[in-house]
Amino acid sequence: MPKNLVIVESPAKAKTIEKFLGKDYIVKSSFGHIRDLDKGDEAIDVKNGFKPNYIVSPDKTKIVAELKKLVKESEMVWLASDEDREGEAISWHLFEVLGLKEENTKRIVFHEITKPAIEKAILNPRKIDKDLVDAQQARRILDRLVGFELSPVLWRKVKPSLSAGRVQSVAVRLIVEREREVNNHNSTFEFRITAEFTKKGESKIIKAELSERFKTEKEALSFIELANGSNFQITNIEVKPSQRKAAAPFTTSTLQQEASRKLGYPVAKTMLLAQKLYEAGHITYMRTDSVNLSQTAISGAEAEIKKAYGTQYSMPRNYTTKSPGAQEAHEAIRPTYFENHTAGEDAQEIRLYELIWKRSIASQMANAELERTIVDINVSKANKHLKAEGEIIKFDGFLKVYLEGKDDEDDEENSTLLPHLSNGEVLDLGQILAEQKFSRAAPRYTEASLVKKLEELGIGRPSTYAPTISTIQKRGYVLKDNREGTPRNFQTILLKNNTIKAHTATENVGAEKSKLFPTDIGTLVTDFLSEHFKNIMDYGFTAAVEKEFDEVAQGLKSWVKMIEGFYKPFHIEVDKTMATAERANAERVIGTDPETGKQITGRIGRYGPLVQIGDAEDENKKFASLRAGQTLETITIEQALELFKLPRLIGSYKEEKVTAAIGRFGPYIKFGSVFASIPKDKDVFEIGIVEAIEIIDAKLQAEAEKLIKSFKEDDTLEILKGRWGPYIAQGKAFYKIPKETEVSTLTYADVMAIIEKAGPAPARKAAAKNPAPKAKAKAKAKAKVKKK
DNA sequence: CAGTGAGCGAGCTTCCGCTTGACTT
Repeated sequence: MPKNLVIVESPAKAKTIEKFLGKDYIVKSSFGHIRDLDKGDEAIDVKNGFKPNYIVSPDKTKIVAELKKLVKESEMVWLASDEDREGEAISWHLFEVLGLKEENTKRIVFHEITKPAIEKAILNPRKIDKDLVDAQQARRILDRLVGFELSPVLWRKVKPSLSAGRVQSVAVRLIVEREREVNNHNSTFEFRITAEFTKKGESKIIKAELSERFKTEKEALSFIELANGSNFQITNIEVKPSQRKAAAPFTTSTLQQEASRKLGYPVAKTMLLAQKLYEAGHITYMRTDSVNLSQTAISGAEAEIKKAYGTQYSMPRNYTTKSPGAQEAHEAIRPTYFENHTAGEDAQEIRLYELIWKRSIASQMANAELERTIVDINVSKANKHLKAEGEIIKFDGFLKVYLEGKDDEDDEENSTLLPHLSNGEVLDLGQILAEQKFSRAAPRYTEASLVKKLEELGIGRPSTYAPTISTIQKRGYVLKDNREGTPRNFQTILLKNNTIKAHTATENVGAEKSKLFPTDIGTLVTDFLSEHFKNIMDYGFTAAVEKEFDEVAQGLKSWVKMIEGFYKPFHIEVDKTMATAERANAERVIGTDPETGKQITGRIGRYGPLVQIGDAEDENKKFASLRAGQTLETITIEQALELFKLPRLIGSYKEEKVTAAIGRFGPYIKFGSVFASIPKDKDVFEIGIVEAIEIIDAKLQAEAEKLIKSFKEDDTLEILKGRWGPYIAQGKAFYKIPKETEVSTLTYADVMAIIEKAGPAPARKAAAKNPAPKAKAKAKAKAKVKKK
């Protein structure tokens, strides 16, 4: 039995390190944190110095038992969790839970998984840094207090099951405020002048632009009129050398952004694929905030670049991390072996690997050398000059493999090559175009651009970016959605062949793809929290508490004092809000019903946003739900009135009425007792009887095909066809059928055997029967008494 | 599973960060 037990956080890391250390060491993983605050409200004894009650997480009991056994058999335990706040706390919890002794416990750290780094770490052990652990406890406790005191306020004042937290609430706020910016944006316009020239006797087009923009069509026209009949002489040529530098290697955040821009992956997808590449040993750890590369990596990249591209392309260097709150426990994300230009199991993994490979290699490549040429072309009669810009690449450097993407798509690259031109030369005019250009609102966030913003604010960590984005969508605060856009006219004036023509053209405005939109509930919760808990919702709140955590980590402040300082005023606000705040339902008067003269209001009801004709006392008041994409803040009286036209009678089929309406799951058609969803490409207000019948027939057919088999022994038991193939349904419980089973020949006994083997029905919502609800209720009642 | 638009009584919901599987109607 090896004498040394090393504990790291990740099993993949454990495997690698074990190879480096040899037979005297056994390396195991803790799978992250093994202990956390207990579940309920009593996990923190607020009255007693915020004493935390930690329990071993249920899914970690097996790991802990195994580690305990190994500890007994070892002479020395090496705690090798990450060198950051969370990692230090993991080591401390291990120390406590495993009952370790100081004399045979060593704490070691390394920032990169390389043999020299591990060996060096083993030679330089230290003790657990309790100050750093305390900073983590403060972080953990503050987050729990904020989350578990704010959420119940929302349950009471807004809606049950909602949630609030230091990270998620601010993430939602960003999206809500951006949406308001977009909706309040007043589009202004200018006229932009572009021109096309040719050199005498040549056909290559030289593009030029006037740096000045005109406010009105009249001004644009008068310029064009002056241009007509002007000559176009080059009055200045400026040649400037310039350089471009490669971007730093990937962190979690930049990987998510780039994979979103270049490959179109949502952040969760990127992380899943990266995890697979990591587990297969192709890349280094994918949750990191550091752009640092190990010496091994830098020399590996150098060798590969020299071999593949030549010595002149190599430029070894390291980058420094700029993001606030970075803890730099790991390396940047990079390939483990630079000589592997490709890796991965499937097309998606391969594309992500290639992106990581290119970015990492490029970061160690030479700068690109460019030459930028700016040519002034005088418009003789207007006394203004147009500028033509050209860029040539003298030496491509890192651009040979990689160029970072941009969030702003219409940031046009006019880095074209110019023909040889000389000062004083007169050019031939092809055309001059004046175009009306409208200003654009700030862009809505994508998942990845939200991550970028959160990172800039120092909010959230590499391991939580993807889960945070999923949480705010799951809670119904935010919706990832597309918008079709609407047509808008714009004016153009074209000068060509000495004639001037004005023309009205059309462009599509406001189309969006996979952008984050706030829902009404997201907006309402943000407004409510901003009103009552201004400091928590402040974009600088995390940065401010992080500063205090740092003081705790440096031993300058006790964590209890720090938490006390935060909690006292916070808790007073919570109590005050509970006692005095009005119930929030985002009520807004939209207008009056032209038919009855009654008021039409919008608000959030039990089942979501709705519009209502008549007030609460009105006996004939009517309700209608908002449709997907509509919000209480922006709905107009016309749109609201439209909603009351449902349910709508379409016609009849087989002597039954066919109606269309919008339900909880969107627009549907009802035929007798049959409900069928209306597909997205059809409009619930427009759909006709022919299309409706098609949908009904399809639904009836699907229903008929759904039942594969039933059993006379048990009429609640059926084999049904579902989205993922056949499955067994017994009442409300569902069971998977093992693959390769010939379903049609299954007998009652076979089915019962499958159910038996599957064990008790998987715990669905209905199965939330608590074995001892009374005991729990009593405990709660007791706690309430105590508080009073 | 769908048409509603409450809330006294009863119990539940919820946070952020570290890690992987298990599992999906």
